[in-house]
Amino acid sequence: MAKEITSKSENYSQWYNDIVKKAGLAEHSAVRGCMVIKPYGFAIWEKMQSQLDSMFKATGHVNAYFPLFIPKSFLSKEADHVDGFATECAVVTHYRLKNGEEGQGLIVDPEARLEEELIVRPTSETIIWNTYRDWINSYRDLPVMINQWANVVRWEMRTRLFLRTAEFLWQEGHTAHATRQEAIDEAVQMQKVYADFAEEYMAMPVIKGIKTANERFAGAVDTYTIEALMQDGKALQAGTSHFLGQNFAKAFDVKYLNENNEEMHVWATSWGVSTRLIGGLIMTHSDDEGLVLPPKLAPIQVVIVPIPKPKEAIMTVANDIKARLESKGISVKIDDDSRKRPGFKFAEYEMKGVPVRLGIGMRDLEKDLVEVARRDTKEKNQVPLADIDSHIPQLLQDIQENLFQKAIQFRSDHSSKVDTWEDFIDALDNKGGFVSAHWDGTTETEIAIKNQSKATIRCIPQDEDNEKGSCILTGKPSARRVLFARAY
RNA sequence: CGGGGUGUAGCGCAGUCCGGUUAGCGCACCUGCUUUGGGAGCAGGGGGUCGGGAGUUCGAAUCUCUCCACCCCGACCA
Repeated sequence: MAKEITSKSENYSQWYNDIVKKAGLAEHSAVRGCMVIKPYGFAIWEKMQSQLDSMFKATGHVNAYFPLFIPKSFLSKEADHVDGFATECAVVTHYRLKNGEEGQGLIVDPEARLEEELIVRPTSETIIWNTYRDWINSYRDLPVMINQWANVVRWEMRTRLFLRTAEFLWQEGHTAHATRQEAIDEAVQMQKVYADFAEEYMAMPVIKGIKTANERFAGAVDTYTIEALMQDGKALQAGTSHFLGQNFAKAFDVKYLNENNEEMHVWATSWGVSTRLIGGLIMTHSDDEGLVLPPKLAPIQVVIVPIPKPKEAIMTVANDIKARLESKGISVKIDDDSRKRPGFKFAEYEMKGVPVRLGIGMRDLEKDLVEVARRDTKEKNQVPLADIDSHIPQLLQDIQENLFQKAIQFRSDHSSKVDTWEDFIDALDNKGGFVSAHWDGTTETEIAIKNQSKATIRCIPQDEDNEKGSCILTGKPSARRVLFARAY
């Protein structure tokens, strides 16, 4: 009725937008390309943040904060880096407004022009490495293992809620190391942290791989990625971890003295995930009834709906269940709004993706039963009141696992291995998903394939064998298969 | 930046082609009564610079010009 959403099959991107809006996650703001993240959407982000943050700390990182603004000259110090970001930067040129002539209203005061323009950070490598120069003198100062939670701005031509917004929230880790190997190990470690988070918490299976030269981060030597598959068959880059070599150390002159009193450039990494993960979460699990959330990231894990409406006998039981579940670390909401009818609430919490719903009515209570409904499969069961304590934690685990298994199944149903151009196009058009194929290793061929198929090389998988073959486009020798997909 | 579309109440829309009373409908909101195990019913009520500006006209949501914003599809990107 009031909250129907477009079906996935009818119009996938409309379905996606409907979910974001109707589940109360976010909405477009008055500013082009920028969104308002609403409380329920932000609650999901907070759960992601707190989990990731503890994983970062467990791997030896600490948090800090660097400025929003970057002097223009900083950005241009690393050549590849400028090329990558120059075309999408917001630039601050003035620091004051004033009242204009009659009828003009507020205008930018032309006398308040900045000596040097400031860039609103699209990423913070430059300002951070400029700072690290002063922090690092000796091998004893290394490694530096810092993360920051921040907002960044990239002036994208076309934006989509969570997936690509002009301003977005993320974390960016920036580490400095004495040796090349230590930095590589760090980059790989953080890629693993991201993969573990995606799979264990988001229930979103990912493939770990390395980006081709063409797809790698501007300024990186190697970009390690995790790639996920969405329900429309398109791939989503869910997180990246970069081995930066000595590029930024050289650009910003960051050197240390080693044990032998020799001056060396520092080795670097950077790594980040963003609010885009929320978009990935939505597109991995949700259905035509609305959002589906994995229990580990659901702001509300269990909702209790008194049926048909709150009354003392029901509320006593509901409060008791709530207290018992909360003591096990489960978040519970009792919807005691007596103005809304149960059917309305059922639909509402399905839209919001609450994993488990408990319905308690007098009819059930007479038999000491509670109705337990799970969001992922829509199953409903009568469970004895006395068993709730043990049943719910197990059920939440089952849901978490079921979502992950379903996503894995979907990915394997939508993955292909092909050896000819015809099969390649056929797989992309009819099956979507990841297509494993041979490629001759050149950027020219990669771009040609992209132009002809709209598919990009998502990654060179790290955990696959080195089967030799010939390129699907050029027929030239190929050292190994790579993973193609159409992507977000 | 190219193509398509939309701007009318908090939200979703009709009305615009072919100008004409007081601009309408659904949801939401307020009041009351009846309801209440899958999105309640009835009655009453409040809420509008019709995206902005200029023009044509006795008269403009409607026609003309112009500007703006947003959405969708592409190219670019996390």
